[in-house]
Amino acid sequence: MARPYSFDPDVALDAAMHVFWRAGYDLASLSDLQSAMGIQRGSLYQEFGSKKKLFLKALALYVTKFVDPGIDVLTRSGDTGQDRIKRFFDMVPSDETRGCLLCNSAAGAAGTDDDVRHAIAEQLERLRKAFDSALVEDYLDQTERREKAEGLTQLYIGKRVEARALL
Amino acid sequence: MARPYSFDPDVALDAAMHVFWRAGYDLASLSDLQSAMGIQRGSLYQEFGSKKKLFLKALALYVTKFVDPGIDVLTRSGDTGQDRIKRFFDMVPSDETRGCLLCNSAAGAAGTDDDVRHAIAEQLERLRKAFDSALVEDYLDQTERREKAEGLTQLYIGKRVEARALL
DNA sequence: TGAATTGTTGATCGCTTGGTCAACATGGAT
DNA sequence: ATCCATGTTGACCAAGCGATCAACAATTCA
Repeated sequence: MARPYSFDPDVALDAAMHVFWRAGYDLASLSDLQSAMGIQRGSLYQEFGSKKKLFLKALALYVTKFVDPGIDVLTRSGDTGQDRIKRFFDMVPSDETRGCLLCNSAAGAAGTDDDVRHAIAEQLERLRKAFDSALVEDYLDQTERREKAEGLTQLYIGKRVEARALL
Repeated sequence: MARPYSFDPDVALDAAMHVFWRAGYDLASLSDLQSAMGIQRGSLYQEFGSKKKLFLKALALYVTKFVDPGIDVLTRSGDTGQDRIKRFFDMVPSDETRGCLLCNSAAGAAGTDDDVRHAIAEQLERLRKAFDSALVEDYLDQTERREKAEGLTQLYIGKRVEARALL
């Protein structure tokens, strides 16, 4: 019993995700967010609590939509590890000037806020493990495999960050 | 004829560089900057013009102090290209949680401002060419060499950005 | 239909931001 | 010693920020 929502929180969160993606956490103002989400400020705060909480939820949505598919490719069975790695990097868009929300946030406000930094570190660790699982055929030495997986994770980050400056 | 400076602009700029490095452009407030630089706001604006101009000068100082040495190593004659590349990556600090000011700025608000983005793109291009020059012995195919140099540049960026989130 | 509950609205809050300015301080030149 | 040019100071400004709140609207249940 009560008044029903007049907006879809999932749709609004998706809109917020794109604002954060384009502008970054700091430059994404509440005014930008509320106009993109199509809701008033009070509704935004009632539904999402604060700008930081909204960002963390937007980041989680980004992971679901854009990181998980890559991890799925890396961990998919049936192909060789090298094929999966190649397929992963083929998925990286070559013309996305916004880069990657996860990588952007690592370089940005992430360094300041512990909650955000931990969320990012957790996802980068997931990606590293996915690369690792695609290397089991090649490297018997666990340490060497881990280093190779770290390097591939770093290569991914670098590709997405560089795209923001060069394109 | 006139009153002499009471502060050393080079010292003040160095202090500003470290503030931008730690906090990023947006989170580095004028109050943070003026207290770190040890000068009042009016002096800061008389000497540097604006926050953005101050940032661009701080970025140029960062390049001089921390990017050029790496480029020197990559382009130094006498060693093999592989040795120079190895030496370059050995120079990357493993415990610098601030990452690299250049890379941070690429991922951050710098992506928004054209002046900043061009300055960053210019330096990343310098780095790529330095890698390229260290690969002349290995790859006769120019296209392949360029791609390898791009990959090494991206790997560098990724290492520095990742360090901000993980450490 | 009326009461209770919950979503929505937009004005408003205190605060910080980047930037400016007139008054003042400090030197060299005459 | 005086003048003048320039550096320094800190109060001040408008604008924008994230966040809050009381009034209002919409829906369900009794």
